[in-house]
Amino acid sequence: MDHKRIVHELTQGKEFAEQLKIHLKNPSSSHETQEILIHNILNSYENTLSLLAICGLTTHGSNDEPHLHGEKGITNLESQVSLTESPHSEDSDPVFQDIHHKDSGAKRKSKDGLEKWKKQVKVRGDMVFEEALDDGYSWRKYGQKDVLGAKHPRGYYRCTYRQLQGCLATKQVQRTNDDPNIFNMTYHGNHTCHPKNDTCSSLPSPSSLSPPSEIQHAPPQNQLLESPKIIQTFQAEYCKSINENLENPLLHFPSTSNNNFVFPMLNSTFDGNRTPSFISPTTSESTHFKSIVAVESELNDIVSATKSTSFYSDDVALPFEELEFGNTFNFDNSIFFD
DNA sequence: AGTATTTGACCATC
DNA sequence: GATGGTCAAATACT
Repeated sequence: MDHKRIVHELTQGKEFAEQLKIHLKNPSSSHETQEILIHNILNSYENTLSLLAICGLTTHGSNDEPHLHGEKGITNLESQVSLTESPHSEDSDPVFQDIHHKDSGAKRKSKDGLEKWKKQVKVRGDMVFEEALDDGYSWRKYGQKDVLGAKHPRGYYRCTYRQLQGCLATKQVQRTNDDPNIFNMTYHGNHTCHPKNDTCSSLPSPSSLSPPSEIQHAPPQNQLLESPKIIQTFQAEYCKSINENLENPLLHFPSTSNNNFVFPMLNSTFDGNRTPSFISPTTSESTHFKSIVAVESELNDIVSATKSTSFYSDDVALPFEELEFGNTFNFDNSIFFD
């Protein structure tokens, strides 16, 4: 029984409720802000119930696996990443199921046998650009190409450990035409790599933020169930931070010194046109810029069932909502470092 | 010097 | 032939 976590979840839920109360009184408050707060409140409930389920106090959830929603817990970035995962990859991931009300179709694979899915990422604010597109894995860019109908070139990335470990995971990053802060990420194949100096070897395999469901280590379907996704996610981030010897782990992973990770948030409504001037469409996707990150949302019906050679349509019109957050985002990561 | 990125060329598919 | 994806040499970065 982990009272600490439960109290933490309830406390966060209360804080979100209080924020929602304030927003409801504010006529200028956006609908999206209110929705995300509601979403976070519900997540707090869900997480609490999941924790209680672990203790056998409830039978929360449709399966026995506790699934922390962790949206707030991970950072808003990860939260929205979750929201952007494509539905078909959610089958084995209960976290995404109730978020998307996803279809219950079987996993789809491309003709080469590798799974493929998309998500949409929005970058904004005051955070390192990489953070927005960071999915917990180490990628190496191997190509860039102008794509027909796209204003911006498409970047091609493969797993850094492709040669060393034969990991075949790749991803494509495509800046959208409408909003240069929005990126369409297309993942192809799951990670099978085990990063060097994996200091988390004692932990369950680091799962990814990117492959939303069956993450990287085979057999994916089984391993996914080994630990709550949020914990897996943090393990992946934690390992990555250590492995990369990040100079400023605060940017990448919550500090362990005070167990509080303060995630700065925009004070004002995001201006979609506020693209940092030093971002060039032709520069590498790994170019840094100061921004806050929010990864947004929904990937619905990105599967093109009519194409036999590809499960996804490249021209996916996704509903996208602007999101706002509070001025600060406090994350207590102590639950992950007990 | 080792590693990562850039970019033109090449190849496969439609 | 057009297009998308990958290769690999050149270049940049640390």
